[in-house]
Amino acid sequence: MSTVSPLETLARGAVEILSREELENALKRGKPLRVKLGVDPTSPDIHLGHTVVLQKMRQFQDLGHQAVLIIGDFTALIGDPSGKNATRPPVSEADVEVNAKTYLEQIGKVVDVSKLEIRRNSEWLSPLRLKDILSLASKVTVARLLERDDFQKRLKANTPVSFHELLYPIMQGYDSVMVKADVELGGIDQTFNLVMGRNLQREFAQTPQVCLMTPILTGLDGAHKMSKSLGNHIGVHDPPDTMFGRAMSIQDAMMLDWFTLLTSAPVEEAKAQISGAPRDAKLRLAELIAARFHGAEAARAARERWDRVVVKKETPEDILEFVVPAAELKDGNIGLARLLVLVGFATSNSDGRRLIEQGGLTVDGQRISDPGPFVPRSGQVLRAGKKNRFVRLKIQA
RNA sequence: GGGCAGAUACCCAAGUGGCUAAAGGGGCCAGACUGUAAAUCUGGUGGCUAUGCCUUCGGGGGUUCGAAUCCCUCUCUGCCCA
Repeated sequence: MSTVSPLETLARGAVEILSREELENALKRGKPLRVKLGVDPTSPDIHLGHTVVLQKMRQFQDLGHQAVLIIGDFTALIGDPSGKNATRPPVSEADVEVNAKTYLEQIGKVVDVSKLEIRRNSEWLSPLRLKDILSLASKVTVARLLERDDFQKRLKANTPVSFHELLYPIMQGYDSVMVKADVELGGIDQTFNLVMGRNLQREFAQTPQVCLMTPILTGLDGAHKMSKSLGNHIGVHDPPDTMFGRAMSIQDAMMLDWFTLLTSAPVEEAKAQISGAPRDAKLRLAELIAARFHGAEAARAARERWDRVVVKKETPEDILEFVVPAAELKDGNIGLARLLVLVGFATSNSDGRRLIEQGGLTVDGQRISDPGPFVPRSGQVLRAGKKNRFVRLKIQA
C-alpha cells in the first residue's frame, strides 16, 4: 500500500473543488467535517453513475468525517431541473417514501449507512411560510438563477420553464444552511445548486461549504450520462454476469474514467494497461466492478462464464428454463414468433417474426429463419441475438 | 387581458384532401466484420389468425366516397403586446 494523503484520496476523480485550498485547510483543522450529499428520491434504483459521488462520501467517512445524507423528499415535489430539458413530473409523497427506503437499502453497498446522519429536507422546508420564502428569495437575483445552463437551453428552445423550478436551487442551498455543511458533494451538473448553498451560507453568516464536484459517469452508450431512463446503465442490483457483460461493452476510450471513478485501482497502472492490452484491461475492469458488488468469487465466476459463452461461444449450462404452457400448443406446434413472446425475447408476434426473419434466433445452435409453426422439445436451447439471451425449453408431459 | 404560432410514431422532424403505416435523422433491434469495444456496411423498427386486415398524427365532435391534412370545440405549449 502506497501512502496516499487524505487530500489526494478525496481529490481522485473530482472534476472541481471549490476550493481546494479551503478543503485542505479544513482537513488540517483535524475536526470531523460535516459532509453533505443531497439525494433525490425520485428513482428507486441506483446504478453505477450514482455510486461515483457515494464513493466519495464513503472516502470521507473512512477518514472519520460525518456524512450527512439529505433525502430531498420535499424538493422531489419539484424535481431537480439539472440536466433536464423539460419540467420534471412531480413525484407523489407516497412514492418518495417508498423510494427513500429502497434508496437507503441500496446505498449500503457503497456507504456506511450505520454512521450516516440522515435528514429529510421536508423537516425544515415544509414549515416555511411565504414570508420566510420571500426572505430567502430576496437573497438571490433572477439573473443569477436564469444564468444556469439548463434554463438557458430551455428558454432558447422555447420549452417551458416553470417558476417553481427556479426555487429548487434556493431550497437545496438552504439545506446546506440548515445542516451546517462544511463540504457538499455532488455531480458536476449540480454545480449551480452547490454553489447556491455556499452563497446562502454566507448570507446566514456561516462558513461557506467546500463544494466538491464529481464527474458525470458516461453510460454504456458512450455518449450520454448514465441513467436508467436511457437504459445505458449498470444497476447495483444487476447480477454479476450482467455487470460483467455490460462493462465489457463500453468503448475503450471510457475505460480510464471507469477505472478512476468506479474502482480503486491505481490510476497510472490502469492507464498503462489500457494502452498496452485494452482487452485485458477491460476484463479486469469488468471483474473489479462485479467484485465490488458481488464479491471476488462471483466476479471470477462471471468472468469464466463470459469466457465460455462469449469468447468460446459455448452454450452456458445455467440457463433459465421456460416451461411451454400446454395450452399454447396445438398438435405439439406453436408459432415460433409467438414462442419468442412467451419467452420474453420479443415484445409482440411481429417483433418476434422480425427477429427470426433477420437471423437473430438460433435453436440448439442452428439458425432458424422461419417464423411459422415450430415443434418445441424439452431441452432445446433458444438464443436470441448475440447477447446473453438464452432459454432452455421444457415441455410438460 | 389582447394578438399570433404550434402539438405528428421512442426522440427530433417532413407532410396541408386520396400514391401516407406516414419522408429524413437519431435511438433501438438484428446480421456482417471484431476484442459481444469503437468505427464501418446491410436490413428492420404500430398490431394481427398476414401477400390481406385493423388501429395511429394532442382530446372530443363534424364535413367528405375518402382527413395527419378542411371546420368546430377542448386541453397544453411558445412568442409578441399590455
